[in-house]
Amino acid sequence: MKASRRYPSSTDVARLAGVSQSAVSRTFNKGKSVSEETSRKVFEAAEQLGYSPNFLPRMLLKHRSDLVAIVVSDSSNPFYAVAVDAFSRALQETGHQVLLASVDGGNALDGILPRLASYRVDAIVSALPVVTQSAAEAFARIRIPIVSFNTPARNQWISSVCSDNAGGAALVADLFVARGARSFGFIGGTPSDYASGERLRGFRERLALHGFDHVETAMGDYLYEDAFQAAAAMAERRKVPDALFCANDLMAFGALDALRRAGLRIPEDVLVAGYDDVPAAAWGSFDLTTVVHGHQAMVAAAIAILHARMADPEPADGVTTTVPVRLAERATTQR
Amino acid sequence: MKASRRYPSSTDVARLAGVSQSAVSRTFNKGKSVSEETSRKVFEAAEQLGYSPNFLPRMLLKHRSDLVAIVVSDSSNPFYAVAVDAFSRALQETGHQVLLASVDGGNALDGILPRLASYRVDAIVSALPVVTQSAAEAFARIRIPIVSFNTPARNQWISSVCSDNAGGAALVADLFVARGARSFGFIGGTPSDYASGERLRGFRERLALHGFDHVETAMGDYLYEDAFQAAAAMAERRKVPDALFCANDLMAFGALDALRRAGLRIPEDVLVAGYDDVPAAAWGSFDLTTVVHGHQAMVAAAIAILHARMADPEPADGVTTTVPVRLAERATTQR
DNA sequence: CTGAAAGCGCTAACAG
DNA sequence: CTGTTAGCGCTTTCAG
Repeated sequence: MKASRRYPSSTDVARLAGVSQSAVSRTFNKGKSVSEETSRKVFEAAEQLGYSPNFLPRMLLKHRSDLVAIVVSDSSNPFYAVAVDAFSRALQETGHQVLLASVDGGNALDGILPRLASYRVDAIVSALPVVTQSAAEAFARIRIPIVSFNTPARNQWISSVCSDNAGGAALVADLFVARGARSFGFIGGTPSDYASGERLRGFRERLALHGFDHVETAMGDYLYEDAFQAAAAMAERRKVPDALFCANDLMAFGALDALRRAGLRIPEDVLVAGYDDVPAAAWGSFDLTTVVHGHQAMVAAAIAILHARMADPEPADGVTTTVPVRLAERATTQR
Repeated sequence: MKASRRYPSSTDVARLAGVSQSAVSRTFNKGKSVSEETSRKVFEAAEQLGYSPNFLPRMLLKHRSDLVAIVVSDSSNPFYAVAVDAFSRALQETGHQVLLASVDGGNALDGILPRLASYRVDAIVSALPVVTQSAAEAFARIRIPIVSFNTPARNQWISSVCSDNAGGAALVADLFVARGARSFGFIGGTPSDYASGERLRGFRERLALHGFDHVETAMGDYLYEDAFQAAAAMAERRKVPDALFCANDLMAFGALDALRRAGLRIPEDVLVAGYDDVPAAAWGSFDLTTVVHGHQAMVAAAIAILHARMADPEPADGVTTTVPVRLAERATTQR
């Protein structure tokens, strides 16, 4: 592959404008003393050449790239698509730029880490459901601040922003009980997944407080299809509970469709709730009661941490911020 | 904001390993002659310092960053989320990395362009519905190769990959006629949008061939809500056609929900089809007949163009590649 | 206000 | 095989 065409440099502009290269640099960096006359000549020459300053040498000099990596594994969940977009916008406002990294499994972070380090990213945002011990150690060695979504902090270099998973699940439990349910089911993400575990724990504990000890559980992988299967199996075995809580909206949609196909009416026969409040939850076909994940609040919290961390070369222990949630009650729980 | 901690440099590694800096460089670039002994010492020192080579100087020297920018405006359409992900993966495989840029309006490309140029990206992928004339001129001036999705090529520097919009729409027209429809409706994206225009054109022209001259049209903005309103208005005014084609799946979902709420049965009273084949189209609630956009084929075509363009500093005129589509017939058109 | 010069961390010639 | 050297394009002293 041939080298691509050389971009014009500040030296090219300087030559054309008949000034020194440093004059060009100063013209493009506000707050520097440049005469009206010089400035005009420089901009004219720059315009003519299609010049825009090169950030790369600046990064070299300043030891900061203003690049933030976002690591994602799976874009099938609309929640992450929205979050990535919100992140990208928020970071752009503060002069940062997002380097996107897609990994295959949920735990393939270690593999991409050296690459991101080589781009000298200032920080990493992980939207991965897990941060393995080995990845955590790798971070500690490379010493790049990282903010992880819905995964607890593991060491000094890892901070995390979590939705109030257990709290949200408890709200669902309260609602189910208030609506008269007496038996309960839960369809979760992967068993190893922190967020899913917390949602189950919060659901269970609150139900126990109401005097209900059993929760029929099944596992999906946060996918529509898995939950469809799981709910269909429940219907098949006539083990459908009065109320079913799914660890995310995508799975709730799958469960809804499966239950309806099995001839059950929602909410008359079964109450259903999800988690995330993705756009589709408000659509007429689903009208799903769900826990509002509040991606804006999560992104804002993450951005705050990121900025604090990027400003401090030797940060204290990683913090875990919990973002409050609320319930959006819709048709699937309204008898 | 303080500078972030300095990453270790090859000089640091060289000092610790007791070799020259260039020896370190050679060790990390395969195909260079380094003795077993030196290599071992270097890797050891690198490991100890947590060193990974800095790509930035390399970019400076080689005049290529291996960075490709992806510009997106709206992540609410799941089609783009999936496409961005596929892109990112494909580019990573060839040693490139994605710089994500989010813009607000569909035509705010001009604004972000200088920024991307400053990062010295090798190419730009635009997932924006429009490429304005001013943006096209800006590209020509900055001379970065760009591949645009579903927007026709405008000049030497702009290539594009388009779904066979008109062809797909014609398939829908044929299907509707075969299923017995006699009156037809279309809900489009923005009027100025190329893809939407092509889909309407293909739909109209094929219907004319079948002897049907009128198409009841309404405009949404590729959004669920807009199509919901539009379809509800049709129902209100008793102007619901036998068959309704929506310019994307999201709008088809909105139309379906509105028509059902108005008491119409799908497909008995109205046939409905969409465009994209997003994952939700296959879900039980919708089971939507749709044109398979084939994002893999589009991404593959775009990647091929990208690589060709990046290899050629003075490319010929921009090419427009049309990716074939097929129909996925589901319940919404099966009487 | 302006230009000359040093240097960020690396790669690529070049001698040895 | 190895070290020395120049230089990518910029920012930043430092003299003038």
